Amino acid sequence: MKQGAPISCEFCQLRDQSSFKGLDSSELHEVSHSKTCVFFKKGQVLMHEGSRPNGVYCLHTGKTKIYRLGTEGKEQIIRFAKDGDLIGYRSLLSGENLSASISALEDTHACFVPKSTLFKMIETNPRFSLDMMKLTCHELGEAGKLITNLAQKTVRERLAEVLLIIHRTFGEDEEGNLDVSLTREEIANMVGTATESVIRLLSEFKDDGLVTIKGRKITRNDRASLVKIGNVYD
Amino acid sequence: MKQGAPISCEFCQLRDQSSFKGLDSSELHEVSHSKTCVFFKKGQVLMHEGSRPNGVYCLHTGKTKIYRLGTEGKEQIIRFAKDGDLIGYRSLLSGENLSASISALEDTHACFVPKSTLFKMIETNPRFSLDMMKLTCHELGEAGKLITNLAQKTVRERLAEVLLIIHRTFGEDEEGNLDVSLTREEIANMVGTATESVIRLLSEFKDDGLVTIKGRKITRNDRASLVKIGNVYD
DNA sequence: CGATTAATTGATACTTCTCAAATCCTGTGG
DNA sequence: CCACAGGATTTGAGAAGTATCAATTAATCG
Repeated sequence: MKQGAPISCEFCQLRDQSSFKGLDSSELHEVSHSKTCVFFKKGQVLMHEGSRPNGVYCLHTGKTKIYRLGTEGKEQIIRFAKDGDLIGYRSLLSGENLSASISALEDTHACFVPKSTLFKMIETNPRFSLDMMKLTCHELGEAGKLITNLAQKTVRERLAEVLLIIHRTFGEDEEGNLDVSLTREEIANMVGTATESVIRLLSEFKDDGLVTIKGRKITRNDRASLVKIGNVYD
Repeated sequence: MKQGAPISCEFCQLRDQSSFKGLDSSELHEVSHSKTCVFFKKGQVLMHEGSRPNGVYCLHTGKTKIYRLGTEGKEQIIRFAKDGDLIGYRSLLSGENLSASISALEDTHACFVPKSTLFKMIETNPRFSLDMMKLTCHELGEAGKLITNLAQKTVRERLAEVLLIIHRTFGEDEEGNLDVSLTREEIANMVGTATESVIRLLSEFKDDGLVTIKGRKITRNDRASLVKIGNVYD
C-alpha cells in the first residue's frame, strides 16, 4: 500500500453512486481533506479480519473480495465490492473487530476516510445517516438470502446463481466475458464447495452451452437457463 | 392476533435492554401512545415474507423465529427473537419488502410501533439512530459468521453450534433444559439439514453424554465438548 | 523460457439425503 | 379425564451428492 495521487471528492465521478451522495459541498470538502488516497496491488490485503480499523475505504478503481476464514483456514467469500463502494463500515459502526478480511482482486485505488469524519457526518447529516442505515439493512437482507441458499441449494444450483451474481456485480468486458478474473478456487470459495466440484460443474455448463470458457474468461451465454438451474427468483 | 392489555413503555421492565433504551421520557411517551399491543398465539405469523409492514414489533413476552422460505418451500431459520427485541426493522429501514417471515414459537405479547414514530425517533435522536445502526451492523457480522459456517462446517459441527446458540439465546428453564420448545424439524431448519439427520446426530450426542433428551426437552450437559465439536471460537 | 501455480481428470470414500415403515407424542374434543 | 387423530419422532436401507487424494496437463508471471 502506498500513497497514490490525491483525488478530490468534489470532482469524483463516482460520487453520485457512492454512499457520500447525500453530503453537501462543505461536508464533501471535509471528507476530501481528511482522507488519504492509497494504492493496493492485486492480491494485497486492505483490511484484516479481527483487526480494528480506524476508518473506512471508499474504492475508487479496482475490485475486492470480502471474506472470512473458516475452521480449516479455508476462505469463504461473503461478497464483492467495487468502485464506489464503502468497505469496513460494519465494524466501525458496530464497534466490533473486523468480521472479515478484504483483499484486492486487481490493482486498486482507494480513499481512506478516518473514523472521526465518518461519525461526524453520521451525527450531523440525517440524510447520510439514513443512507448508511439503508445500506446496512439492504446488506442484511442479502445475507439472509445467501444463508438460505447455502443451507438449501445444491452445489450446482449455487454455482449457477454465483455466476449470475458475478455478472450482476462486475458486468461484462468488451468481449462479453464476466469482467473479473477469479480463480476456480475463488469461485469455489464463493459457492461454498471444493475447487474440483466447481471445475466439473463449469465443464458441464460449458457442454450444455450455458457458458463459454477460455481459461479464466467466462461468458454467460444463457442467462435464462442459469436462472432456471439456480432457482433464482428475485 | 387480538388486542392485548396496554403496556406502558415508560414502565416496561425490558426498556433498558431494548433498542428504545436511548429514548428520553418524552420520546418514550410518544412511542407508548402511538403503539398498539397485540397478542399472538403459538404458531401464528407476526409478519409475512414479501409483505410491506407499516411498523415494527417490540416483543414483550414470548419467543419467535425469523425464517425464509427456500426453493422447495422448506423454511430456513435465520435467527430467533425474544422479549425486548425489535423485529421487522430491517425491511422498514431499507425500504424493501420483508425478506423473512416471523412466527411465534409460543404465545407472544408484542407492541406494534408505527413506522412514522420509528422514523421520527431516528431523525431526531442521534443516540437512538446510532444504536439502531449498531444493531444492524452487529447482525450483519453475525450473518457473515453463519454464512461461513453453513458453507464450511459439517452437519455435526453445525448442530453442536446451534445447540450452543439456542442455549445462549433462550437460556435454561428451572430443570436445566434449553428454555424453548423446538421440533426436530425446526432445529433442522436452523442447522440447514434434514430432520432425520438432526435426530440421528442428537441421538449420538445423547449416547456420548453431551446432552440429555426427554422429548423436546434438551439439556446441554457438556458445553466444552459441544464447543469442541462445533469448532466454536468466538 | 522456466518455475510455479492453477486447472483438470479419474478413482474412491464418505457424508448426507430420501423414502418407507413403525412407534410415539400432543393437543383436542367428547 | 380419557381416547383418538394427526403430527412428530425414530430407525433402517439405499441412493445421491460431494469431498478427497493423486496424478497430469495447462496457464501464468517474472
